[in-house]
Amino acid sequence: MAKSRNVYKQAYNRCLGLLADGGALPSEPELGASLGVSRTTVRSILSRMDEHGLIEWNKRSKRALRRPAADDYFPEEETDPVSAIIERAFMRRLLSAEGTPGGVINELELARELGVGTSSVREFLIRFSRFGLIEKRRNSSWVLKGFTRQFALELAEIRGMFELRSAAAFRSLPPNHPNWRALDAIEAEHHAMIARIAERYADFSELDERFHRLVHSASHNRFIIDFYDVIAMVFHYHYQWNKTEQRKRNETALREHLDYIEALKSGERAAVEQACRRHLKSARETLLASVPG
Amino acid sequence: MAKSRNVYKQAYNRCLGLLADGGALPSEPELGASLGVSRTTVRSILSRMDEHGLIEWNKRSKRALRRPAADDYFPEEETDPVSAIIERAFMRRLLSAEGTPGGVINELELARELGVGTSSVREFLIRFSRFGLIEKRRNSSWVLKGFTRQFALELAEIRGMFELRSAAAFRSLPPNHPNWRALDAIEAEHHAMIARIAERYADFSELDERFHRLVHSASHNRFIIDFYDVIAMVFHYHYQWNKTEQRKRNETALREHLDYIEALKSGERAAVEQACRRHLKSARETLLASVPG
DNA sequence: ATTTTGTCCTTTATCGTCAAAAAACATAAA
DNA sequence: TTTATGTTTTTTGACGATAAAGGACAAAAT
Repeated sequence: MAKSRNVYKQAYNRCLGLLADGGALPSEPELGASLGVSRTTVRSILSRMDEHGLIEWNKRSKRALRRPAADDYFPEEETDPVSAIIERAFMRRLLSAEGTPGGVINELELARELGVGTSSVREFLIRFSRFGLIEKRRNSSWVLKGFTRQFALELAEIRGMFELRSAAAFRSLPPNHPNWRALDAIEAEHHAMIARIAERYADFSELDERFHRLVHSASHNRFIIDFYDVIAMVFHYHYQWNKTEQRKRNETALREHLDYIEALKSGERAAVEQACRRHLKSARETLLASVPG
Repeated sequence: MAKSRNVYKQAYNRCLGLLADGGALPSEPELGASLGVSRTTVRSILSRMDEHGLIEWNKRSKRALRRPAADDYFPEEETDPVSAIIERAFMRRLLSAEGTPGGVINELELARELGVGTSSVREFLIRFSRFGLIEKRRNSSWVLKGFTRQFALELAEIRGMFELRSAAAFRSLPPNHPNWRALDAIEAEHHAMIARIAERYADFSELDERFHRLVHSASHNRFIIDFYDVIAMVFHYHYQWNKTEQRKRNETALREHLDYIEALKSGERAAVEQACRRHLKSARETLLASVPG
């Protein structure tokens, strides 16, 4: 079979948004740039919009005829690439009772269950293996190492090393480095979130990721930067299904971040290290508290 | 097409070796265990040996009829899995002039050139991406980041952090831990190699890898242990095509290892750190000296 | 002269297929 | 009762086919 049309569908949905604003659509290359897809895909989108009476498309003119309705949109689940579907299903398993260490993963079974091809599953597992949660035996199946306490400890150890090093590098950035401006912006977002914590605490994880990725970017080391993918994956899925004390936890983290940011700005070595260590410690404890065993 | 018969062929060749020693072969499960393959493969091997007049196979009796000749063996290139073939070819490109940063990698072209399927190439590239030398653009090709000076620096930075931490963990191992015995054995191998350095210097890299992997195993951290794969890959391929000063370089490293081992045995924190740092420094310099730019 | 569109070609994403290799099960020998 | 062999079933490794998405180039419009 051919590839899924998720790029087209997702871009189509986003294009409906653009349509709601302005009365006409820009040129094909411009549309492509703003939707992040090729012109080929743009033309497919325009074709469909024309057919469905959303626009009148004639060469350069793409006049809007009516406002997009709810059922003009493609359903959201169709806009995911196959790899994302597999990822979600796999993570659900991993973090449930089925994810017990030592268990084996059957490519064919997983593929059938999800209604996808075996190669897609294979490729996902290969990509996923760098997270250290599964391992391949030659000519045989994958073995689950499990989301265990031991995993959390190993993860936290590396995270600590990398974060301290990145923080130190950040502190020494020249004053005109763009990261300082980015840091200011993120600091402001922290204040805004704390001010309305009751309504906004659930948005924290996205801000958290941006903050730490900014810090890590100062390391200028691809291995450190890439390692944050592991952290992000763990946080993303783990906390998605474990929301105990979420508000309190996030509020604490927000305040720790602000201390951390202040320390970075002060430029004092000891202050940075102290604030960083404190945050790492509580992040580590939070993670460990929510891991079985 | 089906999978290549490399497991069978490689096991067959190894089985010919067993045949040269003893007059008869053991039971099927035993053979499978010693060759590291399943009984299904063992039976294929026995079948062929019977057909070719190497043994007389009747149920439990597998009597050797003649000594294996040179042309009983499968040619070595047929015993490699497809992934190994791709890896070699790809690394040759990467370290040659074609490996210039920013270049794109064409899956289809690479597959055609090597006479393998596209999925094999894809899977290889996904696996290889964790080394930080290539990067994927969505719905588009892979981009070469190149084996550059910058890469070497980033690699050396992480390596330094991990090695120091592992060495510290090793030093604190309880006296009855099996790693100490393994260390003694490796130390003896170092002395043996130094004693006949002129003939044996080329075998160093294999010993080097075993030594460092032993040290890293004391970290009990999968991320540290797995990271050594990156180092090993770099050393393996890079030095395979760059043998300048190889003997001198290896001799220096051997002596540094011995100091390092002695420090570990002494249990003194400062001594371990010093010896480790010295070795890291010279390894770093050697690597940098042989990188362009 | 630059940008836009129309057309065609290339490359990637996904799947189904088939043989190799492993694993499971049943029967027979020690 | 354990271990080995014979037989059948599952699962993996590798490939080619096909449609989606990207990219190139010339003709047309500003």
